[in-house]
Amino acid sequence: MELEQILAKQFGYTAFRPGQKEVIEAILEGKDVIALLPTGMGKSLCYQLPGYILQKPVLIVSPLLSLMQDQVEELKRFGEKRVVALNSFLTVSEKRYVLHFLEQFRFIFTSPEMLLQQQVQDKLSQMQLGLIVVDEAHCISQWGFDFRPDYLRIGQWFSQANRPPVLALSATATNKVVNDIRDTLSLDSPFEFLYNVDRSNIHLGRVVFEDREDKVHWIIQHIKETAGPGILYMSSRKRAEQYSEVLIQAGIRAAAYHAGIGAEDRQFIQQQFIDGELDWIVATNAFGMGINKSDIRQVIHETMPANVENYMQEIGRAGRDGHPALAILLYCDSDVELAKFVVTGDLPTSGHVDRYQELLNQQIQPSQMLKNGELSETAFRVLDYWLQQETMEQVKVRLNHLALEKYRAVNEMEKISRTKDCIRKQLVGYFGQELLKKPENCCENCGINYDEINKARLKEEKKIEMIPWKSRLKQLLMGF
DNA sequence: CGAATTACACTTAAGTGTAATTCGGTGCCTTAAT
Repeated sequence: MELEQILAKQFGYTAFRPGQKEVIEAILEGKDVIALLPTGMGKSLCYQLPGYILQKPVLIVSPLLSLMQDQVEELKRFGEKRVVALNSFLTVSEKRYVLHFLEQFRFIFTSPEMLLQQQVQDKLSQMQLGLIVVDEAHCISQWGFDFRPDYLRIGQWFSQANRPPVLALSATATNKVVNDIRDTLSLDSPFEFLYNVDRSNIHLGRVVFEDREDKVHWIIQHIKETAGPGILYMSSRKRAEQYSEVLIQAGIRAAAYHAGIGAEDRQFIQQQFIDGELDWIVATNAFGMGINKSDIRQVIHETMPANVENYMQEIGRAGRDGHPALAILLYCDSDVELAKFVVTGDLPTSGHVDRYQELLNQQIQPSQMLKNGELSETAFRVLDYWLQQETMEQVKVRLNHLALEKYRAVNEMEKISRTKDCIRKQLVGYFGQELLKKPENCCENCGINYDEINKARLKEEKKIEMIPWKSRLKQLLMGF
């Protein structure tokens, strides 16, 4: 059967989107593939469709439990029953059952941590997989080195002989990220598909402040006068809470979102935002991955993100529907030092390496450091990982290098934040691409007619307000 | 690391100067004790 026929029969689409066919063909030829496609451009089809051609299971490594759940549900909506999320949501007996019948599933979603468990490894070693997918593969680069070391360990598992082709999917396309993916997963001269990173319908605004506190008034004023839905990114949980409170006081339908909020509430807030019952999410960088909402009109950064990759991912959540959207970066000089601290604050230090060794010499479990509160759990896991790979001296150099690398990334973001040149050109350039055409209302430095954009967006907002029949129906039923 | 806030010491008692304290992101998984 032709690929197009399967596309129509299984998924009900009439044509491929850019990149999908090339990527799928390469997979079917048995090649490793790195596909960098913008979010919302049908990345998941790149492994879903091969799942119906390859006669063996497809294993998808995913960074978030919520993402796995979403994708399982999506496949079920397409009528697929042989799909499972192998993760900590399963009870012990469910997990035993799933593992026992693992080869029966067509799509198996799992986390790096779960994938590396001995029982899972044992089972997989007896199976023949058709394809391994690493979804949101930039997590290898973004999280592997200093946050979730199991993202690096999966590479060691991949390096074994007799593995099926690997498909790495991401929307973040710097050379460093691509190199980290290729090296860590030991990909064999992969086929690389890179999509244009520029998003011409997102206007890149910037406002410079002398003092961080001056931003408060600007934000309240701006959000009152312009249309959502929008995301306001903050640099800390506490400030996210404070700002959401202030916006609510000002009559805005807003909610805070960060990792300190329980999973259930987070799910609820996210759903309310998607359903249009909330206009603004005031969030840390915990918010966004896997969010499927096409009509986000604004993304505001109260503080500069810690690197350009994050900035790009975060603003990229706006305007997926192709209509005009606004990204505004609020910058002040003190943001730079704050970002530097935040991104290196939880890294282990050479002092911790010495202490680890000292405890070992005294025949004490190094994990004692956790109980004393000398080190966070994350930092300990990272330290433990590297000491398994390298000597003490190498680890010290490594940690030092990691911190410098993070500082460098902050400086790159600072450079783009402060540039007097075209912001879009700088941004696209950072991803190793050239800006072919400047859109109208390109960026702060090229000139943005805010009034025009806001008027257009407010008009659109009014149009939309006629539509939500669900809430109107609810009102009618409740008798108003 | 650094800024902002609070605590405290000092001395013709209410303000000044300095020291101490506090705060800062991202997620898997597990398991013991409620």
